[in-house]
Amino acid sequence: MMRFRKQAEERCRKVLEKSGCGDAEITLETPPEDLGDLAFPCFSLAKRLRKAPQKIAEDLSADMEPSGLIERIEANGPYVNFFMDRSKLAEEVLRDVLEEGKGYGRLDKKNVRILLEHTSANPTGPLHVGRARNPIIGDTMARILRMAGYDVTSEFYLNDVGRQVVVLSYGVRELELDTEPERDKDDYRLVLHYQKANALMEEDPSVLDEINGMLYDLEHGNEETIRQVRSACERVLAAIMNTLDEINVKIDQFTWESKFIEEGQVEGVIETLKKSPLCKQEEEGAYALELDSYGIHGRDADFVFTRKDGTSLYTTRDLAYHLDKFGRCDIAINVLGEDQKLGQTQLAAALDIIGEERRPEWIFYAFVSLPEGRMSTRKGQVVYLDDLLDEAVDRALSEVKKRRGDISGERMTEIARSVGRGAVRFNIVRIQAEKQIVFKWEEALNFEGSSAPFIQYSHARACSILRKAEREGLDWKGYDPSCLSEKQELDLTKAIGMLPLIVEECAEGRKAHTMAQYAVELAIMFNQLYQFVSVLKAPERERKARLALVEASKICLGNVLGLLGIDAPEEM
RNA sequence: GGGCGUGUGGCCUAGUCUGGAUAUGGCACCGGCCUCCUAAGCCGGCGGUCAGGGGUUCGAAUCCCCUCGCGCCCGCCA
Repeated sequence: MMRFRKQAEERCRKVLEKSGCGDAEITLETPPEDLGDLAFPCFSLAKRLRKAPQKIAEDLSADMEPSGLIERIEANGPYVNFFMDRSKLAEEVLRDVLEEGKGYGRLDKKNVRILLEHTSANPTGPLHVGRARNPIIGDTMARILRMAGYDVTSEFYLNDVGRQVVVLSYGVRELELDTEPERDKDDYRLVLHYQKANALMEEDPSVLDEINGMLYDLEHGNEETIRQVRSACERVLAAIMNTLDEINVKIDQFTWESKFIEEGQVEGVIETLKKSPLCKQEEEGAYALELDSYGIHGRDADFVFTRKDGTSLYTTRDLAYHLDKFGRCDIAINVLGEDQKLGQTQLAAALDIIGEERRPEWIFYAFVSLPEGRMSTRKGQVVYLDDLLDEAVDRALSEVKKRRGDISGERMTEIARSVGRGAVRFNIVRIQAEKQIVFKWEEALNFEGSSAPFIQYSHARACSILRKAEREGLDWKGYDPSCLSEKQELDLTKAIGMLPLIVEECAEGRKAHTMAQYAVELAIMFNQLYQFVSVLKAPERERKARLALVEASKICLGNVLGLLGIDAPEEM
């Protein structure tokens, strides 16, 4: 597909040069069905050539010779339409896919290091569905970027410094639980300590004092406090990682926020910022930067970077973290909730003030809410990711039981886990990041149409055909791609051929949802083939070619599921 | 109040950056398809003032301006 596009561009370029428009921009688009595979619109040339676009299209197309992957070039109204040589395409696509296997879709190595920060949840309690958008988008992007040839490191930035974790640590040390945790897991257990400590802190000033004292100790290197806080955080983190593991989210590295205080980078940042002419000291003693000149206005313009006691604030430490990041990568990408936008704008301004030229990139996502409103642990208005996963796996298990009486209970459970967990991931990643999601159980547990099970099912069907073929001693060796001529065969081949282009598009646009979109398209194409074309019962030549196409479909579907972090079971 | 984002059939959603042919797909609903490779599937049908108004353009869901709805932010919290 990439080659086809390049060849079409070349044709246009050549002809345009002849007519004195060599510098014109060539944008090729996808025409409606049956009008071709790529189209060159001639509107923009109308003025320069002082001719009707229809006439231009005719003249240009008359001047182009089809060759390579281009079978036909036709003018249609104001467009020059390019038709692919479908059988040559089939030949190339099948050869590539069957040769490359799991590597199909992989782009050339770029030798560019990307540090992708995602998840970075506060280790104070269990992950809820709202927060789950971060690891899912982040992990999917990590997979896509790797496929696109980048060297990717995913990183979880852990807050073990702020007030929240001190409250957690205080609660764990001082308070006995009077209620049972919802699950026998440290994130559910410790969040109760955290909540109890929070409540106590509000009614008892001496507790608040003690917590403030711990916060001060923490920032000033008191080893015992640091140890206590870290240990509480680690327990919650381990439980969170347990949940993330359930949805195939892999984290390469953890960076603890306290590191930048201990090693002095935060102090360095503060000293540098204080020297800036934009720095001022507030009445109470805290330091701030006036960022009006950075396009930040009104109440947002003051970026306070120390407390009155001189201790650092979140964004100040984030600044030190970013300087550290830049030393370890070529591109830093942060996956963050949209509530972080202002802070990150201030961070970018502060980087400039420090004299750092580099900036991180951001993928911001909107929050997931419930039909009754914003998720809130306090109001009990939450859906925990663990509960959603359990529900999805249960639902999948009852579906498997309904249709598969022939396999062991163990195998059923295995399939149900893959299906249920995949459904959850897909349901969240399918939607554009900046769009808000209202979580609805019936949507999250939808196993039809645009869903993970739909895609997994296509993959399982392909596997099933290949399994039967093997059992009957049939294979695709010596297949002849030129006998693929049915519409379903050619459309599917084209869809498979798109994968490298989709990988590039998703990687460069930092868009994970486009991959989900593509997965659905691919599955639809395969299901149509399955419906209309018989493989095993076809005459030998057709059978071999179709088996090769089914094998390629299986590989492509499997690779796409892999990019989405969704299991690809061989049977369902 | 200010800033950022978002608004597409009853519901969810793609396309918006980079304007182009008949606006993508799903759910729900209606009607068909399992003696044949898994019906978590396939085929057909119904359903649209692309939030509203103005502008730019040969051409606007897409760009610009205004208005409205929704979300997020505007802590010496993280």
